[in-house]
Amino acid sequence: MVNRMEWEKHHNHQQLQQQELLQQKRDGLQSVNVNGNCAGMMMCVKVMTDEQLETLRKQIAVYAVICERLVELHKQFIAQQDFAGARLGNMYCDPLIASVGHKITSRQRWTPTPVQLQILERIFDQGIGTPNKLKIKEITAELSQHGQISETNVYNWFQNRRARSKRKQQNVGPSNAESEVETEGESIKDKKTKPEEFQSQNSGNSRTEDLCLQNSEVSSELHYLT
Amino acid sequence: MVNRMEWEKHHNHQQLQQQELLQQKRDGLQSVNVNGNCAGMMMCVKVMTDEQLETLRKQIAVYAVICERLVELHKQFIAQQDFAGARLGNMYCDPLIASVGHKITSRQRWTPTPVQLQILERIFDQGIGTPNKLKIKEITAELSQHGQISETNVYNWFQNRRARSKRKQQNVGPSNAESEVETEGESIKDKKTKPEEFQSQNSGNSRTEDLCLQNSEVSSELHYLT
DNA sequence: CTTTTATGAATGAAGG
DNA sequence: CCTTCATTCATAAAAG
Repeated sequence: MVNRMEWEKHHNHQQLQQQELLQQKRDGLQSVNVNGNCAGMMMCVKVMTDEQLETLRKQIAVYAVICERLVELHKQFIAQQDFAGARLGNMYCDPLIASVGHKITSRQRWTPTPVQLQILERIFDQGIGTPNKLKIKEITAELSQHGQISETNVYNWFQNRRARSKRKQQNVGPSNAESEVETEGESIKDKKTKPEEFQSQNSGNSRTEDLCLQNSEVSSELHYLT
Repeated sequence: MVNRMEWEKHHNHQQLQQQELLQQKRDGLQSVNVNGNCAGMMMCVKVMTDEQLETLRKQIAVYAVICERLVELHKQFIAQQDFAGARLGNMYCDPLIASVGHKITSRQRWTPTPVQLQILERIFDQGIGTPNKLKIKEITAELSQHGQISETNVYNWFQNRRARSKRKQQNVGPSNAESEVETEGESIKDKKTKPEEFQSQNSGNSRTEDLCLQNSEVSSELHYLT
């Protein structure tokens, strides 16, 4: 388990890295024209010195490292959430925590913790849209391990989830077919800020996983570049 | 236009983006020896085509984006973890809603045109505070002649309009000049919500800021490289 | 450019 | 199940 202090430390580390990174921005690669008029032929290519090349590699590598670190941290954090989850429930506040967050904050409205939400979403995607009494009880029992929750909450959640899911579908088909004509040039920054599908079909998808890049992926990038 | 705000989830964006990122071809730069034996001299430099150069830049930019996303994620989770920032922690774990790139493709929220607003206002004043499905459709149809709009937009607009109108009314009595962001009163609006209601909210978040890596840092990198 | 405000949207809950 | 409401989040627009 990672406590808050450790987090701060990690963060500082990263801050440092970021700075380093910023300092590198100066001498990226530059285009140079080379006239190699040999045999009457003229070459015009981008040339980069070993130094520049190295700089570039460093730059990329730094990003790779940062990404790895962030992913790592995030994982730790996720793990910690299971412990912390209970604190997000309504009207419950661990006295231990109270010392940190002096405000005994409680809500009048239940808010699922990430973990709970993840589980709920998974169950929902599993298809069985029929949460009968028994099922509700089961789910509630499971979720209560990750935070304050009641059967009513679960019931409501499924009701709302279904209703809204349905409405979504409905709204997609008809009316505006104006689907995104933006067609950005850069595929990188092309972030399609608008959603386009109603609900994720992926059943195995969990918040923690879809959360993004896996370490391995980032690593591979790194390896390739270095 | 990127308007298309039905009841869709945001989490899916992220997933999509990640895939895109992962698809980035990785034919980074390669070292090529060029023998420009002109005047008896031998050159041995690294050469890269425009394409390769572009690829490299993209690669770096991709990392920048990834970092930004991760940073955003961390903010979310930090907020959730910290009780002082519980207000932010209320977030349902839907990170990176519109995180990066405010430049292009930024429109993620419908904004009524003056004409539309005027019409909406007029309808609202007409008294019929009951925008049923059919009504919504009609209105939407009419408004769509004056700009991009969806039924959801109309629906939301009326919802919000009514709610805020009501709040305003009841806010006349007390000397509270706060427009709507207060919520910390003791028992001002005890309608019938629940007997167990007691809310305390900390308006000062700002906890998120001291977090660490600033987006701006990463962003600057991105801009430089692209 | 940063802070504040106005408001579109998301969502838990209640009513029918 | 569906509709409606209340509350809160996030962001476009406005203010500083």
